[in-house]
Amino acid sequence: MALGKDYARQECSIARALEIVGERWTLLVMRDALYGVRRYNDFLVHLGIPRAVLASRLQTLTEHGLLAKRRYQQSPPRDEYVVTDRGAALWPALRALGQWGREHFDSDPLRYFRHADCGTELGPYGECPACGTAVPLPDVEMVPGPGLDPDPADPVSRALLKPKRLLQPVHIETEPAA
Amino acid sequence: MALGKDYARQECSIARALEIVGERWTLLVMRDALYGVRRYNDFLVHLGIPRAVLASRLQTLTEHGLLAKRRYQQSPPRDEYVVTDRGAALWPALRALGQWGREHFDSDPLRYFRHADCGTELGPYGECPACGTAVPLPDVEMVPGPGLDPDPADPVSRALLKPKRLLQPVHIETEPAA
DNA sequence: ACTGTTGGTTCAATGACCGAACCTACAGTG
DNA sequence: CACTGTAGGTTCGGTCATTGAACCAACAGT
Repeated sequence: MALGKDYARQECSIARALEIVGERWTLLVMRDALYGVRRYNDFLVHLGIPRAVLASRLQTLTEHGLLAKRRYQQSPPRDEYVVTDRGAALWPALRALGQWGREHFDSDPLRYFRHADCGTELGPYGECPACGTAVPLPDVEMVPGPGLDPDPADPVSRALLKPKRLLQPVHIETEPAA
Repeated sequence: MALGKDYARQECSIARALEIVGERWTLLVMRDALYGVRRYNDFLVHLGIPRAVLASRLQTLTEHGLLAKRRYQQSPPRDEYVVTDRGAALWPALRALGQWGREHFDSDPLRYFRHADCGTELGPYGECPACGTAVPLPDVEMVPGPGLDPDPADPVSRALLKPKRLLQPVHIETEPAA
């Protein structure tokens, strides 16, 4: 791996975590998975990642138990990748990273995250300021912000323009011929 | 860069963040900097990173404003790298990542983080459960946990065995001849 | 028979990473 | 002065991950 998996000698949980998710693309794959992307092809068009790299990342994420492969149709055999509890536990880290990137490098917010039950925007730690509790992932609603391209090219990005809950599978509309 | 800096087309603050800190070693350099490591040589021996890579990472981190180069002695000219506010703002993300790595892949905790004012161990978001507030970095005390090697080879790891506050420069003891 | 979809594998070229060696500027010692 | 040591790099050849394009396989639909 380009990142090199092994941070030998590092006695540190951060290094341990980076050995799993520190390679190029890996965290973006997990982000997409948390957003509800599940299929090889959807990851592919949304990320613009080389096919071989995607296949490799999905495999190692599955091996380490962040994703699980699940057959969603028998013939032809097709599998989708769903987020496990371990994978979902990565959300606070991803959120914190996104928060940092947005505060320091983006002018306009790209996405908002709200507590679906009460509509309140999540606080800095991903908690609900109104309810005062941690919000479970399926109750986090993601809504597009002003910085987002309103008419993206790929269908996955278009599907993600609609407000939706995390982990809820994205629904790709089949192209209308007209 | 091996990780490749550019996640082109990605409309996402996470991708933006990863363009800055997503390359191999970069987050570990920032972790060390937050722990109080400031000098080229200390990063070098503590991380076991190739010299050229370290020089490159320090430069780009400085360019992006996460670290600042500061002359600490005039002759011979020597610079150290200190964490800026922008760099310090990365702490929640690093902490969340470490938390995840520890919960899912480490048996014994390697380090504890406490609120120095009251001694309470930090909560899952890095807040102080007792005081109910966010803890500023200089008030976070880092103490070694049971999983840590009690007699590491390099002097920086040895210096980090003592409880210390974040951002507080590590003090490297000069080798006693005997 | 032909075309399209999904989920990959294979391959050559590129480029990042690695480790070792080298370099510069200075301080201290004899 | 010559010699040694320290701090902070740069240079270089070899290796390994990433990239993008091409190819493959299984099946569905027409």
